[in-house]
Amino acid sequence: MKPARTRIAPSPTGYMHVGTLRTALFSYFLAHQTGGQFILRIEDTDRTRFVEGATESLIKTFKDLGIEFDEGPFVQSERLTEYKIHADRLLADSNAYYCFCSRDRLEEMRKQQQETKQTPKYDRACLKLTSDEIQKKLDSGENHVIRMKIPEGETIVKDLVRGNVKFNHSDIDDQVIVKSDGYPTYHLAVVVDDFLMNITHVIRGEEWLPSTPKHIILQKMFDFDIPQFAHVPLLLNPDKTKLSKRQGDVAVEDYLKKGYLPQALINFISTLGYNPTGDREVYTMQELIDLFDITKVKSSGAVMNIEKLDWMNNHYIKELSDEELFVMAKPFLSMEIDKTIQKALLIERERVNRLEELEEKITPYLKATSYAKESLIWKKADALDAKKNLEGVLGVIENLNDPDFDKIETLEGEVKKYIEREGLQNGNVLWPLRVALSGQEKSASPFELLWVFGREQGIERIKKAISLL
RNA sequence: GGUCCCAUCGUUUAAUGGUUAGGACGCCAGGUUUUCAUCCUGGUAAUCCGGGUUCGAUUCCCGGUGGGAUCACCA
Repeated sequence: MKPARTRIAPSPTGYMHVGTLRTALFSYFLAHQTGGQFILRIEDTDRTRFVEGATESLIKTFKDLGIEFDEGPFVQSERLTEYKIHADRLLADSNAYYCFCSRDRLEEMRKQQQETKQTPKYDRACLKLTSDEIQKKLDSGENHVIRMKIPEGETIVKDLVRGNVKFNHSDIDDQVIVKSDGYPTYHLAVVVDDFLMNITHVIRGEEWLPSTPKHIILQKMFDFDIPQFAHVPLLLNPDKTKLSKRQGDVAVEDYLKKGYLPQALINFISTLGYNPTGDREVYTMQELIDLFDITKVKSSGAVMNIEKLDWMNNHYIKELSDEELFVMAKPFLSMEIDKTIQKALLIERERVNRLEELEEKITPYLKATSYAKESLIWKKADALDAKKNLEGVLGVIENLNDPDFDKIETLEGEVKKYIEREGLQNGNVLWPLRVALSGQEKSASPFELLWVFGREQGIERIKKAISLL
């Protein structure tokens, strides 16, 4: 396969939409699979929506996700001359024309068209202007835009995920390509840039499908090569409407902030509406790249199933190496990660779906929290029994040496040996022991807790429980 | 309203002109376990509707219905 040059071209809104991540991922997979390049382009031609620092935060998020781009960022607002040259060429070839219509007139026209149930479309009033009239208006500095002149005919969009889609030019509006502030609209900028940057594959959200014929018409006017298009389906809310902030997080940064791991996010987001093999859920980045096939992307929208993301994130948290876990967990913890906390993390990783849950899980390990004495008592026993068993097991633990605390199995073995020797029930001993150590009704096993605390603190907590009884 | 896109369990996906329509998440039940989580086993649940083509349609075609996108000097 020929090397593909792909791009991700977000508008700088201050955060990365998960849909943006998905098209970025698909583009990245394709570029890497074919030995091509993945390019970042910032589409900031709408100055009214400019957000300070947005580009930097976008780049940081890509970095946090471990996604590198080969070129860029290219910034459209810094490339205005390119667009002007190309707009002038269109004008010279009569493929575009000046329009001096006021916004009021356009709005009024649109309103009328809607009332008569017509498709809102520019009526080409300014196309009737003579060149003298146009020059006069330009000389007097009248506000104007440039519109592309849609020729007659039809355009077939060859889409990698949807097949051929036909559009009749009579349904297409004479799109504004240069705004009155001199900035190009998306339609001109994207066509010019994709050409200048030798983009071979345009992968974007399906909301762009209706404007793709405009882009193809422009490419033909310029005699540019037409890239391959792939319009991927939208990500949806649980109620199947277009994913929106109102119904959950749409920003990748929000997911990162909650402690979803980059690899989980990448795996989950890229296999929404797409599955490389059909019989697996978990893929490494390398597998996603090697197996990628854009034509396998489904053409229907996909609902974000957060529960599945949670499951997948839990899977990846458990897969982290010890060191990776400590590093990843650090931003989510308010305390220093000392040896005890490290051990606690290794135990509690099993019980969290997101790293942000760690702090709460770890808290009981820090200091002996207060608890009701009743919670020490197993449902099948009484206070006396609990006290007796705690004293017994305390004896066992006091007889152990520090090295015995290195392995959970050793601790479990010793305690279980004691239970068997005394002819006791697991529950009678282990329940009080566990609560004595954790202070909680639900927690990790007493052996794990003993391992985390070590000899001294373990004994201390057990003694405290005994005194409570 | 015009144009366009889409339609398999609740969700996400797989498969095929002939299958008991498969997997995953969730949910339910059982097992392991002192508890929680994990883990293991089992279960629940789907081809939108109507025609056509065909020996046979979930699959191909047409229509309907439903959902979605778009119709800006936003991207």
